[in-house]
Amino acid sequence: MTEELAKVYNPAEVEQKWYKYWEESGFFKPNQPTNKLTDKPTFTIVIPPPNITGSLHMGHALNNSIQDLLIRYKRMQGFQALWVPGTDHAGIATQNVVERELKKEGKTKDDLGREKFIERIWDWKKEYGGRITQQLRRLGASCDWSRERFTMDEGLNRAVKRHFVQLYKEGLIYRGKRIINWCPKDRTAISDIEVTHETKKGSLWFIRYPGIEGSRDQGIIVATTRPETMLGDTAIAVNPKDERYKHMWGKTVELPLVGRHIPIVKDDFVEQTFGTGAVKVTPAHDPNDYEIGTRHNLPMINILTPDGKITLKELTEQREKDGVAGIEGMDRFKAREEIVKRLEEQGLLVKVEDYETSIGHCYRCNTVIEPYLSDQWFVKIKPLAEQAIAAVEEGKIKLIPERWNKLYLQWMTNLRDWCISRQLWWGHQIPAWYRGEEIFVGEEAPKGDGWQQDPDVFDTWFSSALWPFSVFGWPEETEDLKKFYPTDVLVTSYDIIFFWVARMIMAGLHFMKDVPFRTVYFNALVKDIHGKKMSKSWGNVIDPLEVIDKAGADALRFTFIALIAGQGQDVKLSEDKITEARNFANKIWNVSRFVLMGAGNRDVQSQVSGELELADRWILSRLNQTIKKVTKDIDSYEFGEAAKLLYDFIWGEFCDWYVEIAKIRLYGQDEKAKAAVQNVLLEVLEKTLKLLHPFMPFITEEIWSRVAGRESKTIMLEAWPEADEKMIDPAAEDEMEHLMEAVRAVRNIRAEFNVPHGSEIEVTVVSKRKINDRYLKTLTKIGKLSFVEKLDKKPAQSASAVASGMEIYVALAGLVDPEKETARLTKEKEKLEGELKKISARLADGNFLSRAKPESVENEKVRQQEFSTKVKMLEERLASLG
RNA sequence: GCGCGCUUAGCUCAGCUGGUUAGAGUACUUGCUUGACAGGCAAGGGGUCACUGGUUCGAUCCCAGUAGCGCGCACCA
Repeated sequence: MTEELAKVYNPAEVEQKWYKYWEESGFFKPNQPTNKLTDKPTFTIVIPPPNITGSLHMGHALNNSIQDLLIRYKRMQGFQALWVPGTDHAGIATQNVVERELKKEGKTKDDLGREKFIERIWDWKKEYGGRITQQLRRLGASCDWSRERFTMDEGLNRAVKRHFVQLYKEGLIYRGKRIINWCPKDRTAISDIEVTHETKKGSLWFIRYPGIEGSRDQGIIVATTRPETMLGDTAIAVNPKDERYKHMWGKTVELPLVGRHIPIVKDDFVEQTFGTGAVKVTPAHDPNDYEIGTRHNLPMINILTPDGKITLKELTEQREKDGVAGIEGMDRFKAREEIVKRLEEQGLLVKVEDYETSIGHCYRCNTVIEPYLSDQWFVKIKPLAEQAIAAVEEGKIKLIPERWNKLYLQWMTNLRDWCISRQLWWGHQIPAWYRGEEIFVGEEAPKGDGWQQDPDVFDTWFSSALWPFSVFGWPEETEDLKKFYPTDVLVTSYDIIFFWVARMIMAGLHFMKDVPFRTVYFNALVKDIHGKKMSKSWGNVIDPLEVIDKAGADALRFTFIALIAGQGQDVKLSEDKITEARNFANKIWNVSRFVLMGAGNRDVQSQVSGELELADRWILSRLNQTIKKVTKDIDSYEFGEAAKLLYDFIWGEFCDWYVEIAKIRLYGQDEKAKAAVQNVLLEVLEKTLKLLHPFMPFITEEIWSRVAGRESKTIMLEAWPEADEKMIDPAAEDEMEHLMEAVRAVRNIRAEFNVPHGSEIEVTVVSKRKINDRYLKTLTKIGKLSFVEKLDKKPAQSASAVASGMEIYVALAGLVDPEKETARLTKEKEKLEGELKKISARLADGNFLSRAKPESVENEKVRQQEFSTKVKMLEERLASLG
């Protein structure tokens, strides 16, 4: 170390340099440091693949900070640590992005045709798809990029085909005409969980369906939230127990406007108490009505086009079409208004009530979804779910925090079949072919002429479900697959527990006969400081890359990890928090600067040797306690706690106390003592840097490169520190506590009486216990310090304080106002007396004495002793003041 | 409707098997050009731990209920 460190740490100068060095040196590969395969245990994480369309947001930053923390930690512990990176092809999202691009050129995807359009997307992917992986590098993510995968890679395509074909052969996949959720904007089916429900204010329209059996009877009144679907009504349903409608059972009424005659059927589904107890039945546009329709063999009339406009194509009679002339081609919401208007004109709208109803929206584009009848592929989920439930119940997979178990199990037991076909072009095309009535399902196209492949593609999650093994080459039995499956931990945010986690578990158990990961750590969601979701339209987004530019990746990472301590559902991020972490980085930088300036010429592999004095024994004890606790906390996924511990140790103990005490010897004349303290400084710094490395990889590497010897290529492959029990020294810790108390007391007096910092004071300590006078003198700038065991006469013109087992007098000629001093000490005394009263009451309570743990009782007695001594000292002092 | 989470200093949060004078950062007040650091140092003020019961010798902590906030799930038109 020759070059002097700058006063302020500048992350921008060093971060990218180190990342490049690490990556080019191959340090991210699992077979470090020898580059040979070993028998050391593996530790594997597969990344939740970000969408290729995405750019790094705070959610990614948090999620990947945690993964990197774990991977770096395990790597240092000697595991063959592998973190597999990759990206997801994100069907709808990607297709939308490229479609938007085309739109700017005045074209649509249909102008290009399927093949050209897909080519266009691949071009786009080549250009922009790598953006997010570059951004992950900025964060410091130590992924093995040589194993990077994309969910549309050839290999992964093979895996998806195998997935589908095998499940089909096992009878777990079927095709059928069902009511699915249709997004009229994206014009594709989506699965149940891709629908988000929002409660919205709407209306409940009461409509009269007149003319029983063609008569002029007043008929029946139904209540509906969706009058426009009446064009597709094929029945009215009433509850079989509902006597009110008994006379109408089996008869027909006339569908208003349309003029079709539809039957009144009996069905248990209908609640007598809701509305009028009569329901219009539109089997093609409502899941319940579909069920009713199936039970009663009703016709199913589709009245909507794929983009949500009214079509009359399926109305059979011309007069029906005439009845609703002008509505064809109208948007569904416009049509609703129009139909209500017409009903009103004909006097068939009985009343309108305000009504709150929950409406499904596309989770991606927020369009109101339509229940829609169409041919789709489904996965029969029950048999797969059973094993997946068992795996979590039996603890083969541990969810952290544990509370997610309940949600997972609840959801898994209520699963409905999964619609996996999407009417998109971008994705894995379904390997099914049709020829007339024939269907062929296979990994390769069938032989023979006239076969047409299904134009649909799979739900993106159908391929990401395979991620933990498809990345290793499945269905090939590769070396990697054998070595790294099952993976160890999955780190993901809880909002995709169903989309992804559950499905990986099902797929892993089914195809690999083993869990895909042993632990799932759910990280929180990142919100703004008010707890609001970050979104561009709110304008409350903090861009992680800007933060990295300004404050450094380490600061961002540390912010997250320190913030997640409580494992709540959200973390609230703010610029202030980031500044705090940046300041911490700067503190680390500066204490390192101090150590290097004062001890940088010492031998590289520092050995703690020579005379260890109190502060040395204390800081080494604290260091080893910290090693122990930090290790334990990371092992139990208490990352926030571990971060806090390091923060407190470095700032609150090493910097605030040890460094100050170290200066005595460092700047002194005794060369032997100087060498001793230099060794301790280096020892603490080195171990601390190692502990800190998984949290803050860049700054620790930068400093390490200036501390460590030539034989150490990188801190990231150094061994994780192990606590040395021998160094844990309760006596030293106790003695230091004692000293600190005295120091604080003197400093307090200095501040209270405005004694200028430059002026040396005269202090008398009354104590039976030894205290390190050198430390006390230096830390409080005492000119003359005397110790006495007992004081006969209290010094006049002094301010005083009590600490455990001691009285402290600071001579302040002319500065002490007896009245003020009396007030100050009285306040202190009252505080202590209050506490003493509580303790005494406890000790006077027979129940406490007999039932509390003996050590609690003992503890209270000690405290009582301490407090009463202090109070007594204060009383004496107050008396002497008059 | 069912389920989950949260409620501790002005603000953001710790407090992980019940017992120290309930902590940190920030903000605030005061004093410091202290030979690592003003992105810093020192000192200080600030909390009936949401509310009500219960369990216990003892509750911020465990249990029940209430309220407020947030989030999931749910086919009742």
